[in-house]
Amino acid sequence: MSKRARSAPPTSPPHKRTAVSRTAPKLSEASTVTTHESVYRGLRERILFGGVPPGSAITLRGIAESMGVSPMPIREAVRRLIAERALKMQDNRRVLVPPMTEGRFREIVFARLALEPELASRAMDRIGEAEITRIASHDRAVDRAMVDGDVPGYMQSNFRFHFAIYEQAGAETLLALVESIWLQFGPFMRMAYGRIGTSTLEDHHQAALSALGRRDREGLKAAIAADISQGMGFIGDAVLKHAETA
Amino acid sequence: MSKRARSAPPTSPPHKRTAVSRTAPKLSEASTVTTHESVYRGLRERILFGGVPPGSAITLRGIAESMGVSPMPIREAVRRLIAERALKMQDNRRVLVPPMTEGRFREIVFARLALEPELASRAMDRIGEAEITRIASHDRAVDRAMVDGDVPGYMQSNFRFHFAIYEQAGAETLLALVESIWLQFGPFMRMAYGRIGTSTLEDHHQAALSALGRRDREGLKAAIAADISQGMGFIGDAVLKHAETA
DNA sequence: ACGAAGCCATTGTGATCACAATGAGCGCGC
DNA sequence: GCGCGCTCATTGTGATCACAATGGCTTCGT
Repeated sequence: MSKRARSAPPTSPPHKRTAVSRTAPKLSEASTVTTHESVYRGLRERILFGGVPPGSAITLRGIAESMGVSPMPIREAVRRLIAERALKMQDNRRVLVPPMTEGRFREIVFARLALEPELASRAMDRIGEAEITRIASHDRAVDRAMVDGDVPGYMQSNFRFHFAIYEQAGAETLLALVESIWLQFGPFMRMAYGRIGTSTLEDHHQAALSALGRRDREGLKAAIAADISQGMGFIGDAVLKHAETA
Repeated sequence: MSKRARSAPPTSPPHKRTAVSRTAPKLSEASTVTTHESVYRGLRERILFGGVPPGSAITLRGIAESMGVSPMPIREAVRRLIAERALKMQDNRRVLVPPMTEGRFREIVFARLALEPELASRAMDRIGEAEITRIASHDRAVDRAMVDGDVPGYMQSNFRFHFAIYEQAGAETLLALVESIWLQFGPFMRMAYGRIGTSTLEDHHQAALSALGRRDREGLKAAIAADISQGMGFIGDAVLKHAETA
């Protein structure tokens, strides 16, 4: 008997064990899909690919209801995204996608330039031809989305292109830092492309791929750096110069 | 009237509202001490200053009991530390301080060298004489702990010295990246000093302070970089070369 | 005596409830 | 008619319970 006299809940099963969580026994091999992890991944992609505009607020119960789970796993997923600076909790206890400022944007550009060329350089030492081919296909997807004006598709393919390279570096710690950075400018990036469109975009992906193919380390690092500088310069000009950040 | 017939819990107050949390109305100015935040800060300091050795495991209920709260706020604090890579959850669902590997250590050194000199450089543009004096006092505390062989005290003062500088940069995003990095090598650093002691240590704090005072940007960046290279080299040699990482 | 199988304590996960605080909506008073 | 105050819905926070899974320990069988 527990310390609390419980009055035997007459109707309604108290716990439902939640549809999706413990059902799959062992489908493929590594399915550790705790509910909060799948929630995390869903929110993360929405943020990363521009699904949520900067400044927009989210509520635990709101997401919980829209996903059909209790607020509990949402809490943990949101807490994690806050720790990764993808979300921000203000003093009101309101959770929102943090608005961008010019200073923060410059910090992000610096960090990208400091870390991503190194990641690419390390990837070059371990990458195989098969991977390069796969990365080239990501680049073609980028081009396709660009001419179609498909902004979410462009952002997704662009992310895949970069991280397909970076993941080859086998540098989990640096990769985590860079992922956190991308999470922070994702919503802002979407905002810029939403205003300007993708038609005027150009990138340095081809130069990076070709340098990767001929194992030209300095060329690769320069191409990545140029891609960052040019892309981020474009985004910064598009948004920061013309209007407020919210 | 809520939607659920509530049976008026007869005895024993079901919730205690936890001692410390909502009591302080507005002591100083910014007291947003949710329980999980104070738990987070406590754990964070323990990790940062070498209170927990690499590889040691922690349990939610264990910490909860030792802190006199329910496992709930612990869960959020731990989740946050996991997101910051200070803790790691392995597939067993066991939470532990991640062990160091040589590769990860090299990533950390690279990231520190890439980010911290920049932070110091930015700090130089905004720092005042009063702050420099305060930072110099941190350095004296470092020296004191060093001759006393007080390893936790050394680590704490060393942290304070570096971050007192970095905080002046007004670069929250970069600062957060660097904090995450320090959280990752804190336990490992402690391990090295525990083996070797602090008596043979030397740092480049004086050079950094003097460069800061005469606004010598390149000298400051070089001093910070030298401090990192030398200190981390020492730590790496002390541990990685002589024994396994656990 | 050694091995394996089963039992049980412990751990993280999720749901539900209770509560304080923020904030918006409404009504009353001047 | 306009402004101020109150009320209540909504939000995040914390506690407690229920549950599945991992792991260690005991115990039975050979």
